[in-house]
Amino acid sequence: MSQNIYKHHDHHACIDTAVSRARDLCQEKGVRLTPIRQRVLELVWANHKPVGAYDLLPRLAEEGFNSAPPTVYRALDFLLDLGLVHRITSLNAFIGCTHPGEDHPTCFFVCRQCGQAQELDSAEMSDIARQAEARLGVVVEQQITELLGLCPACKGAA
Amino acid sequence: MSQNIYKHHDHHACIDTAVSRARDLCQEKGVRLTPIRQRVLELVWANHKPVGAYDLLPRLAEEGFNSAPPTVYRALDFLLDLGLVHRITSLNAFIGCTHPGEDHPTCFFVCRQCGQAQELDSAEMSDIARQAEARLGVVVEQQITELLGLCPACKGAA
DNA sequence: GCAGATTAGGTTATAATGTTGCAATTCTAC
DNA sequence: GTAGAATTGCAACATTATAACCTAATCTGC
Ligand SMILES: [Zn+2]
Ligand SMILES: [Zn+2]
Ligand SMILES: [Zn+2]
Ligand SMILES: [Zn+2]
Repeated sequence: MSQNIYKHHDHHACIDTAVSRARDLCQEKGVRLTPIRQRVLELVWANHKPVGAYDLLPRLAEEGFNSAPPTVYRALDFLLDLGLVHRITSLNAFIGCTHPGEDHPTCFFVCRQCGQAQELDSAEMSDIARQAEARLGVVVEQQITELLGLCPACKGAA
Repeated sequence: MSQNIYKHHDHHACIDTAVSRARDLCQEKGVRLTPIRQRVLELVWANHKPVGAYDLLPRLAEEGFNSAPPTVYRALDFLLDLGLVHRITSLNAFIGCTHPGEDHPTCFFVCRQCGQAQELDSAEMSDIARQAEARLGVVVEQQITELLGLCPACKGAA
C-alpha cells in the first residue's frame, strides 16, 4: 500500500527518495529536472499535505526563483505528466506520488481535520474500471478516487 | 446501475422524474423547492452533461431570474445538500443524481469527447472505503470516484 | 391578522485558481 | 558556432467560488 504516513517515519527520507526517483525517471525519459522543477517537487513533498499551486509561489519567491502562476503551474504540469505528483481535484491541490513511474489509478484518503493525504493502492480500483467498461461499453483512460474523513490521530482527538 | 444514459430514452422523463423526486424529498425534509432551485435543477438535468455554475447564469438571466454567482451557487449548494445533484470535481461542474435520497458514494464515468457523464453504482466502491478504514485505521465519511474515457458512441467514432 | 424569528434572495465586491500569448533565454544536436 | 527545440519570464486575462451586508419573503405561535 505505498507506505503508511500515519506511522512515525523519517520524513527527510521521503523527500530524498522522491527527488532521487525523479532524477532517475527524468534521466530515463530524457527530460530535464531543472532547478525550478526539482524545487517544486521538494516543496510538494515538504509534508504529507496536499499543497495548492498558489501556496508554492511565495516560497519560491523567498528563494529567488521566479514566482508567477505560470511558473509553478508549468512545473506542476511537468511533474504530473511524469507521474511524480498527483492532483487532488477536490482540494485543488497537489501531492507527491509514492510510486512514480508505474501508471496507476490514483486513490487518496484525505483527513478533513489535519489535511494529510495518504495514497492507497487497491485492487478494487481496477475492478471498478473494468466493471464500467463491461457494463457500459466505455473505455476508461483515467481513474481517480478521493476518500474524505478522519485519520487515526484526528479520530482519536475527537 | 442507476440507468444507462447511452441507451436511447425519453429524456423529458428524466427531467420530470428528477423534479418530482425533488419535490417529494423537499416535502419530506421540510425544506422549500423555490422557483430558482427548481429551475436550476431542471437546467442541470437539461442533458446528461455536467454543467458549470457559470453556464447556468445566462440561462437564468434569459428567464428573468436573478443572475449573479451567489444565486446559482446557493441553489446548487441546496441541491447538493439534499443529494439531488452531484459535483464532478475534476470538471468543476454539476450533474443530477439518478437516485437522490439514498446517501451513497458517488461514482461517475465522464466521456472526454462528448462530455456526458454516467453515474455508476458499484459494490466495490464501499469495499475500497472499508479497506482503507481497516488498513489505515481511518474513518471514511465521503467518497468520490471519477472515471475518464470514451463512451460507446465516441469510442466508435474514433 | 400580527410580532418576531427564520429562511431565502439581491447586490457588490473580492478571493482563489488556472490559462494564454509572446518575448527572451538556455540548452542540445549538428 | 549555429539552428532548432525546450524552458523560462512576464503581463494580462479567464474561470470558479465566496464574503459581507442588506432586503424581502415566509413561517410560527399567538
Ligand atoms: Zn514522509
Ligand atoms: Zn488527520
Ligand atoms: Zn436522460
Ligand atoms: Zn462520448
